[in-house]
Amino acid sequence: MTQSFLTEEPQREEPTTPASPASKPVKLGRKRDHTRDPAILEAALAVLAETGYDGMTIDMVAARAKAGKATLYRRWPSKAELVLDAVACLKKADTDPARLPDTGTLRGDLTAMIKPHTIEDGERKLQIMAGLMSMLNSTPELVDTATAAIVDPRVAVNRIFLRRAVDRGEIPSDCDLETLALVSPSMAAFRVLVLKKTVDRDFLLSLIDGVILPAVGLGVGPTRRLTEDGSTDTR
Amino acid sequence: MTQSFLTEEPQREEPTTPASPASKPVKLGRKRDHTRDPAILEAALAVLAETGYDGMTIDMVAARAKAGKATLYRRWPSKAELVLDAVACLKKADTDPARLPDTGTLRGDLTAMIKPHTIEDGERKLQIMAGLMSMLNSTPELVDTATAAIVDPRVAVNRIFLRRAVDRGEIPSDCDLETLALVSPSMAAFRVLVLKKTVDRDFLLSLIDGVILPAVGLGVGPTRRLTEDGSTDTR
DNA sequence: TATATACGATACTATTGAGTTTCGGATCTT
DNA sequence: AAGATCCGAAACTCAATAGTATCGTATATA
Repeated sequence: MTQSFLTEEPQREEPTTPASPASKPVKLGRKRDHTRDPAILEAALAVLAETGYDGMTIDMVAARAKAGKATLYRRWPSKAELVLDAVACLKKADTDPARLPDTGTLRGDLTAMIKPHTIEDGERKLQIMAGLMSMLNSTPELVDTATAAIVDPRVAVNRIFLRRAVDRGEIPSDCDLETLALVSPSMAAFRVLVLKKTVDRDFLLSLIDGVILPAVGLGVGPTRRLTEDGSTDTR
Repeated sequence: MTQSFLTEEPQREEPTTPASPASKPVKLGRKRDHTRDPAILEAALAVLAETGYDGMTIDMVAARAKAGKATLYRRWPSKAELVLDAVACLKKADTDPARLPDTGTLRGDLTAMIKPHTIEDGERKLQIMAGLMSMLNSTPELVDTATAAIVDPRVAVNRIFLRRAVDRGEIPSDCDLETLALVSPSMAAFRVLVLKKTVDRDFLLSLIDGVILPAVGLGVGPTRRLTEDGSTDTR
């Protein structure tokens, strides 16, 4: 089970034709309304982000989705599977190189990703990740699922920007691109998950100008430098 | 309540002198055996690291410490307070500059910290941190406690090494030392908490040689890019 | 229209675990 | 010695919740 819309058995090929001589278990009665799946999964993610996996109850999710508890259990066999499916169905950030910013400089590309919407989306996903933490040990496959949905896309974007910079000769080709692409996702996650601070523009700029760009040999331009002791927070 | 040994009311100043005319509540009977506190806190940390806060039960801790459940509740009012105290009493890594390696180079200092014992200790603390994750939202003060016990010492060590390198002129003084000191603690934590991978020597070296040193203008190893690149550099 | 199934709501069952109490025995003060 | 308090062990209370079952209603097939 990976995608919620595929949790049911594959559609009967011709549900309208009854003319089957042999064993053809045609479904009778009201059909399951799969148009509600996204709302339920969305509710699960919201509760997950707010209360964490252990604090989350099925009743909370059902109430938030305005659905009955039994409906949830008709579609997912357990709380764990529901959460797993919700994470798997999380819409990934766009990593299509064609739709990514391409400003001609590494710094331009990296800072172009600092947009309110992007920051909000990232924060929300990290809150979801925080809610998943207690589940990661008991559900090993969740590590891959969550990584694929939340971490990998961010890393992929950074990798693209770095590779472009190498290709255009802006930075040397012997940089450790893989490790560098992990820097900001790791440090942003750490900041949200452990430090419980927000990931704001200043923090992201301090990563770009204080770590990434210097590490590829691009000293920071005329401006920049974060005031001692980190950026604004608010926890 | 911060240190386990201080959880009890401050010692009666003269418990042996009964000659008090007014209200002097002298304690009678068997004394609480505080020599067992460390074993109990140690058991709590072990269970915490293994099962996480939600999976951890008081009975597990009592059993592991070979103590009675009631004994634990005589000393700590709740599961949460026990855990909080256990984390607060975690022995911090040594950050005394006098006992830190001082090899004369930044890379020497940083790699000198890569020792089996140091790695093991760090891994254990990160497992404890992982176990605390689900508690961080409901217990805000735990953020500071855990940060002080687990994160801050590591950051402090890196800060010392970086500052030394500045002082000896090895690296420029306008580096963002605060952000750089956070890199390896953040990325190691992320690797353990989210990726569920181990923090091994290779990973730590890739942080040092792929991120930290390049970011302060020290290409890795004896040879490195900037020299043959023509222009002096640009750092 | 008759039948089968999904729906939301709600009651129910069974388990788990935090925190309390009780007990026989040990250790302290006086 | 006597009384108070600690100890580990184990029984107990009580609230929360995952998962199931039931109900009246809505919607599908035949």
